[in-house]
Amino acid sequence: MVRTADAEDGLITPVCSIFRRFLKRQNLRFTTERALILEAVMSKADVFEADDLYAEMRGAVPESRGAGEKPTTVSRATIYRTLKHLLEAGIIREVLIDSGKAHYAQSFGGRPTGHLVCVETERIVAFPTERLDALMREICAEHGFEPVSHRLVVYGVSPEASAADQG
Amino acid sequence: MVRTADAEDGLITPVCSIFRRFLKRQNLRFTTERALILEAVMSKADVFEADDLYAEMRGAVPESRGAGEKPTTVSRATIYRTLKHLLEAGIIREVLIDSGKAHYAQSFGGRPTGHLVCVETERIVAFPTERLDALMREICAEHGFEPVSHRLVVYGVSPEASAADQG
DNA sequence: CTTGCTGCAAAAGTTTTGCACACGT
DNA sequence: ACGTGTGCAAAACTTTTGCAGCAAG
Repeated sequence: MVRTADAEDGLITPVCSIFRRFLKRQNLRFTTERALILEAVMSKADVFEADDLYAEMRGAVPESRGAGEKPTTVSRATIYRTLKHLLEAGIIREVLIDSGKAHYAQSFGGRPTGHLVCVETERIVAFPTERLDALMREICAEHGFEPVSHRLVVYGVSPEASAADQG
Repeated sequence: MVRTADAEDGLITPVCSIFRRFLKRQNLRFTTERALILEAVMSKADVFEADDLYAEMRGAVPESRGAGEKPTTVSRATIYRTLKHLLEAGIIREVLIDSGKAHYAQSFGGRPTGHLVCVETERIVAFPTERLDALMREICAEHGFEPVSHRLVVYGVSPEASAADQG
């Protein structure tokens, strides 16, 4: 949709500066590993988990690294540590798909998002949840709470799965 | 609270028969341990986790067990195994509060329920979500999904916490 | 240079599983 | 009796942490 940006990196460059600013503000450093993780995160269209990033980075040298000689192997520890920062920076958010494992997704400009999960294929589709705002406020008001945020996961059967069930 | 056995148990007895029927249907057995776990589950007003049940059953002999000589110590393994059956039987449901640990709540007659979580005190309030049904269907329709269920967690600041912040 | 960062490996926390024995039905 | 269930302890998994060396600013 949006063209321009700084270069053809599209999404990556702006988010990258956001992260850099965030890190600087906290006296943290923008390291090679953090850059790689951010890149891997931005390459994920949908929901991902820590181990997806780990797998993605094993061996595969991302093109944007130009003359990539860096080993491109980031330890799990660093991934977990960086995910925390990305959460704090508001670049990603946690999506509660199931307990036992953390799931994350890019937070598109902080727009509230829900996720539609196919119970058969496990395909996940994100959708905006602004239309729930009034209801959220209503629910909070009924209990005297002040709304902060919400997480919505809708389970259903995707069209592909329905089709497969038929044939 | 709880009186004797079959009669005035209020909540427990009906759920108990539901569970027994469920087990029988699957050729599974209604054991002392499963009865104890069900009792512990029904005693929880709100959201609980596996370890809550374990803690609750250590030593405390539930009154309803009459002449309780049974050790009333149920292993964690059995708790986890039984929770699976209770889920399948529809007696409890998983509540996605955070990843890394499973949270459960009684499912009141299968009525869809959301949870309001105070981000400061961690108090959790359940609320019915029927009023979201139309919206859920709408969202599913937009993506060609067939709705199955949903999970909603709303985060907010409880009245107590707000009050504490003031004073 | 100073301070924070990384990788490794060990630890921690939750949930699962193999096995020998015990118990509902 | 038969087939399940249970407890124990070990295993499996995800995530966290201590530490020695490394690197960003």
